[in-house]
Amino acid sequence: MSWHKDRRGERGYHHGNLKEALLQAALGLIAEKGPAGFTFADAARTAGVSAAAPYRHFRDRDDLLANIAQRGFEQFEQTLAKAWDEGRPNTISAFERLGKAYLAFARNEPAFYSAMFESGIPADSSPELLAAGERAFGVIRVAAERLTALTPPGVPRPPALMMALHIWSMSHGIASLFGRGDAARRKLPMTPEDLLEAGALIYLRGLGFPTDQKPPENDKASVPKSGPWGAAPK
Amino acid sequence: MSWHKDRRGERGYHHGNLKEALLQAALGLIAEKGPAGFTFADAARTAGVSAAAPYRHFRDRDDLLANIAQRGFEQFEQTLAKAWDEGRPNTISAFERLGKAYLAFARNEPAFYSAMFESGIPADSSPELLAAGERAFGVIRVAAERLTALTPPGVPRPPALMMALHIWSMSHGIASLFGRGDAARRKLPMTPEDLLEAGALIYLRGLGFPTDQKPPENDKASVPKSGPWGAAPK
DNA sequence: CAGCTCATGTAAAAGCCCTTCACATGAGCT
DNA sequence: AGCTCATGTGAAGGGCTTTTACATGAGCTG
Repeated sequence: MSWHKDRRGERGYHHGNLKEALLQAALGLIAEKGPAGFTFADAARTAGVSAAAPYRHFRDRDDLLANIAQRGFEQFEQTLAKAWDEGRPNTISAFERLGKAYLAFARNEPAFYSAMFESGIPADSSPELLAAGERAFGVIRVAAERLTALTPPGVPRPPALMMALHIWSMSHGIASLFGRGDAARRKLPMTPEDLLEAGALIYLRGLGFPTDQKPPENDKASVPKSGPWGAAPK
Repeated sequence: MSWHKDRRGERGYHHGNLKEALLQAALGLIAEKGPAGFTFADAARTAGVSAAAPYRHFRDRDDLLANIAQRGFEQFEQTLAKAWDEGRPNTISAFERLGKAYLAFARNEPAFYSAMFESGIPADSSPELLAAGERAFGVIRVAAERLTALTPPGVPRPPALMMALHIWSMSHGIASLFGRGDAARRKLPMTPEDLLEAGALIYLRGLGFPTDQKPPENDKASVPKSGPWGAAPK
């Protein structure tokens, strides 16, 4: 499309930045045809090198995929951390931003998201990948800990880790079942965001949070507003 | 001309039941190597026919996969319906059985589950597939409707459809993130069942269900008193 | 600048898979 | 017995993956 990285004009025998070019090419191809449809050879072709060249930078096709997944988790962590913003201005509203950011990432970066969760590569494929994934989850976990600290007394409350897992599971479930309109995802009579928000509200109420009257429609009670970057288009 | 096949003794030029044999072979291969790792040629080999033979029964590889997914949904529906058992002996306990059955299916039938949700085939790939998927979801939906009818007044309650989607999403999220130990799923300091049960409990409480002590109970499953998260992790 | 070295890229080849096509077989029906 | 058509076969075209031997030239050394 618009990104050509050959700042040096022509490319001779050596590419100069092939590893990066391959990652970008693969990202584009995955977005286009899914993580299963993408081929190593196609990435090489897109980058303008022979089919054997990628092997100088990646052990094999899965290694490339794992690299993309890792980068995805790193970007995911940043996105989530930015949305959480250390719980400002208050825990609840930051929490809802977090949820929206989760879905927004799945929608806006389908290539990363599918490489991360649907490519079939083991989560512990590499120590770096595993660590990146755990750092991303860490953001959710921190949010859960803040929520735990706020849960009213008198209601049995689960460990923060468990809450974090609940949040992750529901977000991931919604994202993977209904999140991406791109492929052939299931139709929904509501937006994924509304679905998640309603679910989160009920869950929080179950933890004893006074969520006031908040039907599944639309919420404005303690939610200031969605942040700058994150107002999902469409 | 002298190949060992089923009980009917020899298998001549014609297999006799190739379509079924291919489905079974594919199921085994998917369980073994994932939906991405399975190959059409391998299924043919396993069934003892040439690589071209499967094309007499399936348009292509994806068609076979879609057939398996469809059967998976049919079996899934039966499993869920059996667990739900029309809400006997009471809605809450039947509901928890439903959740456990969901996870059990994902664990016991990883080949079906991955064909259904992770094979990359569009949900509306065929009308039959779509219908089968919706019938399976229908079981969850019916359960949600029963729950809706029981929700105490005074608490805003979402439409049954939305509740059903919440339940499905969380179950699916847990199943796909942590559900199968077979491949390289993420480790969890608790069982997926406990995780789901705890999440469901909190969700139900958020809907106004009294989940602590309940006077009339015949089955302990209906209302866990100590709470599933009381049990030690690890 | 000459020369050396090694990372990086290439062509070719082996092996496997998908899919199609012309042809073979034989089960079921007349 | 004869016919017919669904079902299976072998071969072939086109891709993809990965390895191997070889080519190139960027960067260091002196």
